[in-house]
Amino acid sequence: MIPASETRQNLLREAGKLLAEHGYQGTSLSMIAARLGLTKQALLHHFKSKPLLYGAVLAELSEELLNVLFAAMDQGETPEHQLEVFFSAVAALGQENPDRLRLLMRALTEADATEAARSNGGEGRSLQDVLEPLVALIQATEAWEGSGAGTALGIASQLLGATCLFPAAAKILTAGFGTEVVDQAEQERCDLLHKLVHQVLTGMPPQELGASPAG
Amino acid sequence: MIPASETRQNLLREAGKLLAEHGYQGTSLSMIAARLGLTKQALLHHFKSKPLLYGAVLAELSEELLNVLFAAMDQGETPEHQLEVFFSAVAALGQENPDRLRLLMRALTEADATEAARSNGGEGRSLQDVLEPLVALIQATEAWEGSGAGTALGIASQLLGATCLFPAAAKILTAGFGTEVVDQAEQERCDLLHKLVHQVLTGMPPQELGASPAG
DNA sequence: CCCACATCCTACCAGTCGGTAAGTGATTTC
DNA sequence: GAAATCACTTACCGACTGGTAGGATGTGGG
Repeated sequence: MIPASETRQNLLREAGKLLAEHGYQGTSLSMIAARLGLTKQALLHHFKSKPLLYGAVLAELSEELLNVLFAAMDQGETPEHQLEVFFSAVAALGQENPDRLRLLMRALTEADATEAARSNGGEGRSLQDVLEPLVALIQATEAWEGSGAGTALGIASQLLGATCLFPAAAKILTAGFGTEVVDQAEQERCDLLHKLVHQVLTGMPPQELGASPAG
Repeated sequence: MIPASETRQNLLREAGKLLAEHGYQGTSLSMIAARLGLTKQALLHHFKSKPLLYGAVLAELSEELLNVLFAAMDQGETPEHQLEVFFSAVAALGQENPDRLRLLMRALTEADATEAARSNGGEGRSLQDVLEPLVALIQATEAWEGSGAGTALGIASQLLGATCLFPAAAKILTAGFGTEVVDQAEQERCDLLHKLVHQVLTGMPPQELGASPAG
């Protein structure tokens, strides 16, 4: 008899992958269960409904991102540096596991599903628990201190979008540009993103270039 | 008797809105047709299948974006300036009509649907027709000239992500942060984005700080 | 040893999906 | 003025959806 916790974890993992790839509406319960050789009813035994399953998947993702954020806040000194570390870590996370960032994009975009997951008695973390400290961290930087939460939220959206779109769109881009071009982009992605984040947060180009255009 | 062209245009418009909001899998043919008081079979009379309808919607979107890109290329002088104008125009487009940017995000993210739309004998423009000149334009800038298409594609993805995520996520952000905060973010979005694009392309802060641009 | 429980199954449900077939009434064409 | 065409309808199809009911097969405690 396979212990419930193991099956649950396996289901969460496979559900995460499939939801990232096909979205909430495009992923059926039987599709997820079949990945582990189970029936859809076995899945419903562990997660009472589809919205609750989605809620559990999002809670796991949120927890993961929150850990990355806290780790970055421990590591960096200034808020700027902490944010740079955070976005670099998220970008790196997308390198080994692009599904997670695709899932993040889905969760931010598919309002109906995310809403249903939360309203249906969701437990555990939510994406909001990640976004709020992230916005607060942006408001703590020199460039944005004193600005409203809306401004900081706008910055957060831009940086998240810059970080997550490529992994989410990689499949389509590959179909259009070919594997070689996309692979090159993937390799340089983290580096390019770090430069972007640094520039946005500090208003000056990355250190490596000796040129100092900023006044 | 309502002329076919008019009904077709109405269907495309409503389909675009619903597809932007609920995604390909989350939007049923009857849902679209019902918006105009028609039956799903009337829709299938104008568009032979769901993938073909989606293809037509994406073709219209691609045409729209391509017009924005060409207009920007006519207006700006340097490639950097042309890109700035383009992204500002796209951001502004999202202000009056956020559905279009949500749809763009969907199209870039939902690989299955976009693929099906193209393979199913799609006519007209595709997103690839927009991305290719966009990538070429980035390769024509001083900062990225000589770099490979992959690098330019990475930059394009980042800038597009920064431009489009907020409109696509606005609904969920409103649920989490409230209308006031999101409204403020929406108002400052275009301005913030312009600064980001300028910094990424030229490596220096926006002109308003008195810094002198490239020599 | 037996009972309670957990895990997973088969069988089934109403509802919806995309799509086909055939027909109706208006408009145009020859 | 008959025929063809157009826009659109009702009626229907098989496949699949999320979800329920009840049973089979194990496992652990008293």
